[in-house]
Amino acid sequence: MILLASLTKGAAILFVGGVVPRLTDARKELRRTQIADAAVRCFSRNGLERTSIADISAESGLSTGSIYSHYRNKADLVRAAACEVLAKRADVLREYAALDAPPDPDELLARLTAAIDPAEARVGVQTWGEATTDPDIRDIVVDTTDRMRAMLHDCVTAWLIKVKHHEPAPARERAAPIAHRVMALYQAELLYAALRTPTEETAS
Amino acid sequence: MILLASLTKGAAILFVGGVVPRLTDARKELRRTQIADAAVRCFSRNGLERTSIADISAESGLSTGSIYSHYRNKADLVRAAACEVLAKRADVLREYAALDAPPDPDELLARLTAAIDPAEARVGVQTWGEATTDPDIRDIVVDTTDRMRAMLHDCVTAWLIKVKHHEPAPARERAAPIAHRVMALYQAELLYAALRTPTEETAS
DNA sequence: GTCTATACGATGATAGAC
DNA sequence: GTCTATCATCGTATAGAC
Repeated sequence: MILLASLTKGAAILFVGGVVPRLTDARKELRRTQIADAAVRCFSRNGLERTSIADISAESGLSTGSIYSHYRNKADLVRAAACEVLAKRADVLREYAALDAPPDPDELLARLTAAIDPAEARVGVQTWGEATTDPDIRDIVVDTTDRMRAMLHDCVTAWLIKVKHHEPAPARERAAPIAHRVMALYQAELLYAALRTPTEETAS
Repeated sequence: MILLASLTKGAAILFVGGVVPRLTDARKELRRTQIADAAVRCFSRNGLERTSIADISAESGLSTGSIYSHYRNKADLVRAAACEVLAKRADVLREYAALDAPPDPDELLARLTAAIDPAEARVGVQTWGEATTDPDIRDIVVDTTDRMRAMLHDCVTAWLIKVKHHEPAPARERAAPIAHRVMALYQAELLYAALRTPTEETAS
């Protein structure tokens, strides 16, 4: 780790004025996710707006100045956190979509529901609320939702073809409304998970 | 209207030190809803937290001092607004539940979806987000959701009995999962409506 | 890059006249 | 009950040392 860090610095010096200093970028990205992760934990406890930069500073162990050297402003950080949470949920789905023995829709929904992390569900729902007024967040949410629905579509289509022995063309067509419903039911489960779970008290 | 107002004041004077001055209470409640309505419009545009008391003051035409004489603080006002919006959505449902020709679940969902007001949907979704961290709001959301699900349960039960000619006892049992699904799909539609609709730009 | 200290603005809430 | 004017607090963002 320490060796890697020193190598990184060396590489950065070597590449000054040259092409992309990859390793330095990778480390910078690592810091960014470290901050974003801390932000997500704060958001999960106190919500998007009730979390101050000072809170994230305390949670991440970094100073406010350091945070602002990685993110332009708070909105930028909120966007990054929203991306992270939503993308993580999409990844869970991608896993099932690539399965060679596709589960039926009910089973698919059950697995997705079982994989919900309450803390991330809270931030996800907070993101929905923010999306109603912030165009940037809105785009992130809509895009992620569309991508997830598309993956569900692929998953259901594969199930129709491989298990129910439909022809590919009609299978894709019939899969669309089913994917829409599974997505809707999943979102509802996400909401329930976010509300059901006891939100641990903040130390304010 | 003016006559009613003067009558109200007279009644209040007559009942000073006596029993409940009903009409005065009614007028006070009217002011409260007037403020709450203005708050809902502001929330719909700018969100729960980005709306200042000054915004609500401008929207309602009342001063900040006047607002604080009707609501203890902003959190109290947010609670009132949340109650109002959620209750209004429940009322739409109650209407269909009382119908003597109960619609089938798909039709029920379609009607509920068609009755969605985008502005209120936005505040509703914002309420969900707030509910993830604010226990008071959480209770309001959960209670309202439970009541709505119960009404859906009644509605579906009535449909099973009157249209599908089930016996009452098994009908109630079979209606439960159906009501759960309709509720979930409705909430998803509410989310879509809140995100789909272009949020008009604020005048900040 | 990271820290401490701070400036500046915004906002929730109150005081006191009418 | 309603207004205007004001206070005090909090939080974002920056400056400058190391």
